[in-house]
This record gives sequence, structure tokens and C-alpha cells, in this order.
Amino acid sequence: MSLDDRKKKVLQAIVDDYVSTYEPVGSKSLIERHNFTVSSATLRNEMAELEKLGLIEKPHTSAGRIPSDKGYREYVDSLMHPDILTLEEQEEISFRITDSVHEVTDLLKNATNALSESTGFVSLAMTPKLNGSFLTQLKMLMIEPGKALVVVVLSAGVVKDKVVRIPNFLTNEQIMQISSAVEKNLYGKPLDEITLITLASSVKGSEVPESLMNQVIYEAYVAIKQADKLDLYLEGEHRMLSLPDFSELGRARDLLGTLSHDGMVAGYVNEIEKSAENMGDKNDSYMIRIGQEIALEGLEDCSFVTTTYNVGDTLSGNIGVIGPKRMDYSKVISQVNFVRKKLNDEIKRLSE
Amino acid sequence: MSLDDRKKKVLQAIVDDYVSTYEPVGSKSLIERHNFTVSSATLRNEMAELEKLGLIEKPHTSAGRIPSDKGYREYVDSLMHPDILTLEEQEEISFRITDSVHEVTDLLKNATNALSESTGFVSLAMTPKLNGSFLTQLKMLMIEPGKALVVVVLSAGVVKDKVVRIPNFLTNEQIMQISSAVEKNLYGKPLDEITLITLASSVKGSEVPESLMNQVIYEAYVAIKQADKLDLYLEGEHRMLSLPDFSELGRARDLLGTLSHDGMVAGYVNEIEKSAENMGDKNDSYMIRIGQEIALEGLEDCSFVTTTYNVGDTLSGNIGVIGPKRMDYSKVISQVNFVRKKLNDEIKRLSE
DNA sequence: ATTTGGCACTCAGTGATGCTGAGTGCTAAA
DNA sequence: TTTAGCACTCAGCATCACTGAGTGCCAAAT
Repeated sequence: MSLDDRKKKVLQAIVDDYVSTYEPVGSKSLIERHNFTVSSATLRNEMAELEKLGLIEKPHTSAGRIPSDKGYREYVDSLMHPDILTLEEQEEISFRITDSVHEVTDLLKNATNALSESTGFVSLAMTPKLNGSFLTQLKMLMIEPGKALVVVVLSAGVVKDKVVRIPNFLTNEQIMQISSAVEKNLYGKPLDEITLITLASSVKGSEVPESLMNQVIYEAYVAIKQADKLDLYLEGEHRMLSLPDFSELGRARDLLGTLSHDGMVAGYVNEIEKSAENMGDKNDSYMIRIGQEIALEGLEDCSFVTTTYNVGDTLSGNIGVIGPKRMDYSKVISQVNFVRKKLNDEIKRLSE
Repeated sequence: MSLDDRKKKVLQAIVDDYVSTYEPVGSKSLIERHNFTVSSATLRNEMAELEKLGLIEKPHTSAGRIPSDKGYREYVDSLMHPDILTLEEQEEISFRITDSVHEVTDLLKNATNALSESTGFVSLAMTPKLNGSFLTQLKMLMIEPGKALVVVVLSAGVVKDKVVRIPNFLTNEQIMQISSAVEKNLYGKPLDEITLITLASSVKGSEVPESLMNQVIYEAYVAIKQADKLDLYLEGEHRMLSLPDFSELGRARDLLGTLSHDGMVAGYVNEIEKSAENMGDKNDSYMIRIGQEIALEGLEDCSFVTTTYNVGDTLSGNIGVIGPKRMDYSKVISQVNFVRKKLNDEIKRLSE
């Protein structure tokens, strides 16, 4: 899509105005708010052409124009000028992120909080994907007869654990034996290569009777596999109710209904990530999905602005915003990016 | 409040009708739907008196009557007839609760899920209060240099843990020494009696230099104290948007805004619990708070129906529903109670 | 003393009607 | 290619009248 300069300027002005006023913008008000050197009639002609190109549209015959999804897309791809956060905004965000942090998950929660607070929209973060990571420790602790805690430590210092049931009469020594045998044999093994079979063979020759062993092994297996699960943090759903975009109750209901399915949202964010990777788009920058591009019911009037944060050298996860598609993209992008940066810094600091 | 039989029947009928139709009920429709042996004029007189007593009110002059908060209170205290869940409803709930359970927290999540799904309202559950419980184990596991996992095991088999930072050069042996010294000295001690001072004195005479020790002890202290924190599970907020009670966007926004403050909700549920205890009301049954009785902003049109579930012999937590005050109380009560019962059973089964 | 039929009154909700103003597209002149 | 001018459109708002379910109250009936 290559537009002549004036069309670019018109589209840009329409998006800017519409985003800030939330009202369809007409040729006359366009002249008033921007210093165009042409008359409103000329703008009307330009607008008619932009409409033919599918970049803007009319809600009804006698109204001004609003950007179409395609128009927004053009805007974020080539028209908008970057926004810089004020020092106050930066400090507000920094403050929230660094507040009472003990673990990476605290940072993630704080970051979603800060992001939702400062954008006024919904924010989300996902725990890092552990694909590439490998097992460095596996410990089992006896809680009480029949109950043990399995602790899985992965490369990059990620710790996951889970309480499991074990045969009642297994002794502390026996489960420690088992866990250290597993640990010894599976150390350094990538998570996705660990199966029930590799697990079982790692404890071959133990003194513990096989039937008992099987149950323990199975539970350990589940615990390890569970470590791989991605958690999703969503924050600020109620904020969408304050937006004019969702002043119709039906829309708001559909939106929040869909957002309540963690799995759907997480799945979609993964999709974004994956397709960005394929497109070589992984330039350490943001990813945007607008309106109809989003295949989730009820999110037709929303946009995703997401980015990637890093944990150590190998792991990464996603963080971003879900807002109305008529958001101030440059502002949101700079907010998301600043949070990403801050989050990366803090994660690094935490693991030093 | 003691009403004559006819007034009771009228109030009951008004509440029942209003709850099921969501429309102010007038004298004529009251006659039609219930087999009263008197005329509508007589009912009008009765209704005028009920209004004088503050049990019902008119939204405007020429409309029917709706129950006041006081009217609902009278209804739940002495008028409603208990509801019995159908077998299908019971099975639906049971199925959801027992689905893929590994720990008590899974059960709680499933239970809130089931409760929200079957009532159509918001449901909540809180992790058990650990006041009375005592420490049975404290283990520290080295994750990597400078990082350890503190595992706190309490009576009743509750396990909590937390990753903490420790001085870089502490060895595995040293932290195991520390943790076993703590465990030995504090075994059986109630959580609320554990302070930084008791902790520090429990490791007196260790070979580890005091300055290092202090940091470890402090982290362990934080971990132990954090074990005491109550988690809140809230589920189904979006369902409130489907109710006619919240068809005004403003109300819906206030409601969801308040519900997004986990702390507030959890705090209020604790208050309910406490005041029920004080009133000797702790008859293993439900607790109800209606409309204005609730001191949370935005919940003026809501009611809480909560109850208590047990973990082992000593611990208990709360679970319940937040719905519109014009809910079908007897139905919701039986749903909450059934979930409580099922939850208790499953928790017991899990710890056998 | 209570119940009832009758009646005048109230008022939210609905639908018809008309006006306004910001917007449009088109045409003809610059 | 741009612009002034003009006829046209239509959402949003305000006004107005009508309807019907509801009320309170009074006087007659039980």
C-alpha cells in the first residue's frame, strides 16, 4: 500500500482525531484541528478515495469517517510517530514493578499491574516457555507418610514443585534414593525428552520393589510435565467497562466472557508469537494484532500489543496489552516496551 | 419481627415472584399466580402495611412492589422453603469438583468453578486459615549458588514454599545445617508464635558466621510468614454482566471494579466469618449478607452466601457465592451447601 | 371490623412527529 | 486539480400524547 503524501497525512489525521475524540471525524473538523492548506471539499475527495481503498469507513451516510481495521494497520505500519513516556510515567511504572519482589512471578504480576494501570486497558503476561530448558535437579521431600513434595529445578533457575501421593510405607531413605537416581541419570536432559520410559530406566536396579517404584515414577513424571505448563496473568478486565467502545453491554459481556477463558487467550498469544517468529519479525520489538485479525469471539473491536521478555539467555515469555482497537498505539507501544525493558532488567538483577 | 400468617404468605409470594420475573409485582398479578382466597383490594391493604413495616417498597408511585433489604432478610430468616438439587445438578457439580485433582488448591479451584457455573453468579473460595496450625518441617534446598528453596510443612499436611536469595558462598551443607537446627527447635510451634527472635535463637551456636546467618534467617522468616497468607479464588465475574440487575453499565463497572480488589473481598469474607463466630452462629451452616449489609462499594445490590469447609480436624476456610440480592436464596444455599459437602468429602479422601 | 367493588389518579414506557446540525456527494466555476 | 456552493441525508434530541398496569381511598357488603 503506497499512498501519496497528502493521503498519508489525511489518514494519519483521521486516526489521531478519532482516537482522541472517539467521534467520527468529518472534513470540516479535520481542517480546523490540523493545518491543511486545502479546502474541506478537497479533503472530502481525498476521503472518498481513502474509503475506496478500504482504509476508512462511514458508520452511516451523514456521519464522518472512522478508520477501518486496514486503516489502523496502515497507521501502525507506516504512519504513526513514536511516543516518549514522560519521566513521571516511567517512574510510576518502575515503582510498581519493583515493589516487594521475591521471585520472577512477582515481577510478572507487578508488570501486568503496572501495564494495566498505566494504559487503562487489560494487560497480560505469560510465564516463560520452558521448551529449551533442561533438568538440573530433582528432589523429593517426605511430607508425611504417603505424601511427598517433588521439586523440579530447571536450567535458568526455574523452580517448580508439586505435592504427590506415594505408597504409604515408603521410607524417607527410599524416596531420596529414587530421586537422586533420577537426578543423576537425567541431569541436563531437555524437558521434552523426558518420558515415562526414560524416567523408568533411570532407576533400573534400585532396591525399591518395582510396583512401588512405578507409582512414584509416574507422579514424578506428572510433576515434571506440569512444570512445562504456561501460566497466564490477566489484569484489569473491569477497566474495559469504562471505555466508550464497550458501552453496549452486549459487547462488554462477550469480551469479558472470552477473556475469562485463560486457555483461549494464552493460546492466541502463543499463536501471535509463533507467526511473528515465522515472519522473521522477531526483531526484539512489539507485535500487533488489530480487530478482525484476532480470531477470538468478542475481541473484534480489540487490539493486542505484545512483546517478548527474557529470562536468562535461553528463556522468553510474552507480555502485553489488550485494548480497544482505537487506542493510542504509539503510546501503548512505548508503555509496553518500557515495561519489557524494566522487566528484563529486574529479572536479570534478581538472578545475579 | 412477627407477622400474621397472611402477611407472611404475601411477602413470601412477592419475593418469589420478583426473583423469578425480575419485575415489580402488583396486587393483581399476585392473585393470578398464587391461590389467594381474598381480593386484590385486600392484598393492596396488606401490601400497604408491609410497606409501612419497611419490608417492601415501590420503585415509583404507579408500579408494583419489590422487596427491601429488610424484606429479603425476613425472607431468608423465616419464610423460604428449602430447595433440593436434582440429581443432574448434583452430578454436574460433583463431576466438576473431582476433575483432575492433585492438591487441595485444585479442589478449591474446581469448586469455585462448579459453583459459579451452576449458580450463574460469582463464586469465591479462600485457602484455609492456618492460625491454629504449627510447624512440622522446615527444609531448605540449594537451587544454585545464592538461591535456595524454603519448604514449610505445617500440621494438617499443608505445604508452602518460596524461593529465596542467600549469600552466594553458603554451601549446601551449611544451609541444611541451619534448616535442620530450625526445624528441631521449632517443631510443633504454632505459626503465630514464630518470630524473628525465636527463629534466631533456634540457631544459636551454629558454626555459620552470624552475619550470613541473619540473612538466611530473615528469608526463612519471610517464607514462614508468607505461608500464613490467605489466597482468594474468584470466578465468573463476567457472569454478572448477563444479569438484568447490572444492565446499567455504571453499576456493572463499580461492581467489577471492587471485585478486582482481591484484598477487599477477602477481608470482607473474613469479617462475615468472624461476626458469625461471635454470634455463635457457627452451626456448620451458611452465612448470608444482603445488600446494604455489605460495606463494599458497588455491592449494594448484591448478596453474599458463604459457608465453611474443613481441612483435617483443625483448619477451615470459606467458600461461597456473590450474586444479585434478588437471587433465589434457597436454591443458592443448597448449591453452596452441596459444594461444601462435596468439597469436605474430597479433601478427606485426598488426605487418606 | 374486615373485605370488596368501584373509581379517580399516577406515571414509566412506547411510539409518532418534527427540528437541528454536522456531515455527505456532486456540479460548475476558478 | 481545486474550490465554492448547494441539495440532500440522517442520528440524536426534544416534544407530545396514549396506554396500561399499578396505586390509594371510599362507601357498600359481609
